[in-house]
Amino acid sequence: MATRNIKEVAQLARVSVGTVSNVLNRPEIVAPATRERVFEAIKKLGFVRNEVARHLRVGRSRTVGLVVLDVSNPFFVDVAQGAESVADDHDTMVVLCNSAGDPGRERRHLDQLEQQRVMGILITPVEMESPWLEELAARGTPVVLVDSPATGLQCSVAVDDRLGGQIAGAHLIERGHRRIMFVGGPPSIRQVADRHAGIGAAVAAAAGAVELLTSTSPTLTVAEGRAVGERVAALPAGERPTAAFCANDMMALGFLQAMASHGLRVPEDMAIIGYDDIDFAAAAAVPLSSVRQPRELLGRTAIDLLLEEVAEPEEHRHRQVIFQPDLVVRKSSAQGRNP
Amino acid sequence: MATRNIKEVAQLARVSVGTVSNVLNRPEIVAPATRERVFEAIKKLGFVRNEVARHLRVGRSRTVGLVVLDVSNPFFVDVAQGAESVADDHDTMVVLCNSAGDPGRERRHLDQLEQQRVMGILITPVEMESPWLEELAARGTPVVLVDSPATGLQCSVAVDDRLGGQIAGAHLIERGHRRIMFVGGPPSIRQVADRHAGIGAAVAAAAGAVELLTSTSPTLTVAEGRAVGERVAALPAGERPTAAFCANDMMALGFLQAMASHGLRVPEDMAIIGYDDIDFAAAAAVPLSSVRQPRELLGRTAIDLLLEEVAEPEEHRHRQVIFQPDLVVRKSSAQGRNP
DNA sequence: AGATTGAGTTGAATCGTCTCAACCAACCCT
DNA sequence: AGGGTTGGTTGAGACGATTCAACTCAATCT
Repeated sequence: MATRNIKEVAQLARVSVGTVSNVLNRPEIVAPATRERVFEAIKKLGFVRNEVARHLRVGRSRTVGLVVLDVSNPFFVDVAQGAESVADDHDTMVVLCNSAGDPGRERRHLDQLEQQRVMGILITPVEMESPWLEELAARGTPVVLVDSPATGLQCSVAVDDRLGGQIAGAHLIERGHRRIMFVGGPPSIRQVADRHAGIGAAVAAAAGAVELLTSTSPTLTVAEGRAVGERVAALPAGERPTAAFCANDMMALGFLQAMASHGLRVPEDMAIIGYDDIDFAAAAAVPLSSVRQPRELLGRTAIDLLLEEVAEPEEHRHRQVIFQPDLVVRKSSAQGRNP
Repeated sequence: MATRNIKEVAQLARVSVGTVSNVLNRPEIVAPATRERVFEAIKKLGFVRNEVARHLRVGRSRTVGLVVLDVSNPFFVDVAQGAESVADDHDTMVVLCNSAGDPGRERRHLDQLEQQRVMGILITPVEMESPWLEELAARGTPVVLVDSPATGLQCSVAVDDRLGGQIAGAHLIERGHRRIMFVGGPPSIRQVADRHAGIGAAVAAAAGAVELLTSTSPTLTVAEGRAVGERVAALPAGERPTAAFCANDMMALGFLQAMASHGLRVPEDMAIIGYDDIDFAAAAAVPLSSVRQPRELLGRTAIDLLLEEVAEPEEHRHRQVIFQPDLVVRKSSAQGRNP
């Protein structure tokens, strides 16, 4: 490895290391002729500044970590892209880490990021209560919770999932459905619990006229949605719900697939609503109704908060930003139960 | 920021910094009692080792960069997951960067990664010829090309895209299609060019009996696929192709959507084959036939090659690994044109 | 002439960790 | 008793860039 350092550059350009450093960081204060000589030396040697050493000295990195629950869910990819677009403008790098819903993996990623002394961390935590995260913040790494509730100890951005559930439920009830299923994931995941509570509230508002079934799965994947769908499709028509509200679009897509493979029509035999409104929702077998979240905005806002905290640690006050979801109605729930 | 360093730990534990370092790196050589004292001090102070300083001294990072063409394409996410699973076993971190098909962004990411002195870089380059990449490698950062052709100067892993195109073409021809459209992207992208050449070869083998139309788009997105689909659907039935082979699944999904919204039946009026076989392909409006690539394997192999090069830079010989794609037939191409 | 100013440049100290030769104490062997 | 061995521990350099007080040398002012 032929990595050149600042000293070699200095030698070749016949200046001191201090001057080379100045050329790199404050070119305007060094005499044009000298500056030129240094640039030439840099070019001739193929010198690339060692960001590691720089960072050690300066004490502040230009990298932020983004730890998401599931990279294979396009929702999180969009959040990441939002964050990255802002980071780009502050020549900051976003490193994307995947906890895959596993607290162990999440913990390892956080360890790594803290050891790297990143500028800050954006995270969609696996678990609601996380003393580990608080210690991390206390030790001096700013943390912003993404799509997660406020703890008061950190900044956070989130979307009102309870409201999202409520909207979806109200929509289905209004369409005449009286037997609705919530196709959920582990209730330990806050998003799932809130969306469930939301539709529960909508059902309660119907004063007993509507029945709410609930299924819980270990993961929120397409495969899991399909599995639940298979079971539901196998039920006799009388016991089967007439509508399903899925905890996210991936599950909804799987669920939809199962309906199709059992010859059940959507929305006539089964209405379906998903959550997140990922790009694939509109491209599904039957275009999927879905509760839309402002995905990129979520990411952009999160990193804005982080950058603000880093820039002014003293006067920074932790804030909670909450966005509103809205329902996108497509064919999968277009038709009423009783027209 | 109350970041503790090794010296403070040493003081509290009443040992030298060397001993603390030993506890951290080779615990077995320090006396159990001392070790205990050091661990206690670490815990009490909330000490977290500064990986930046460590790296500066040791000169070798445990991070590899993975620069992909498009994070919003699940294909690349799967490649990344493959790479990460191997990296995990070597406690190495993968940082995922998105060039989004833009040479400028790609270049900036590469600069950043080199400055960070990453252990190596896995990349799906935007452009086929890239002197920049070669200089990078020459300066000492190992590079493995992913899903990209061999240059001889680096290791590479790829899938035979030409063969993939050929298989898809042969399948459609065998099903009786005589007017086929290649729904492609910019021909400057190697994958696109190869897949096009592949289906071209299949058509040529039919000795003039089959006509091949070609559309090119600036990007390979769902939206672009839909746009092309709209145009195609608007054609009079006589001029319209009876089958489409799309450069990737995202385009195929968009194309499929356009067919549906114009009341054209798939596969009766239009057969469709996609490429990559992402998970969403099977969940599409009409389950999508697709040329499958070993996505995770691609990522795993790439990082294996990189780790090998890093472990034994001397005896390492650059290698090109090529995998074979295969066709997954689903409903979107299930029916023959002339049964 | 001597003092003052300002633009450029220098080099030593610093960041936090690792490495390695040197050292120490205790034990064993003859 | 003296020499060798073993198991632990120490502390002084690196690593590569940044910073800043000190310095040089002309040009300008009094």
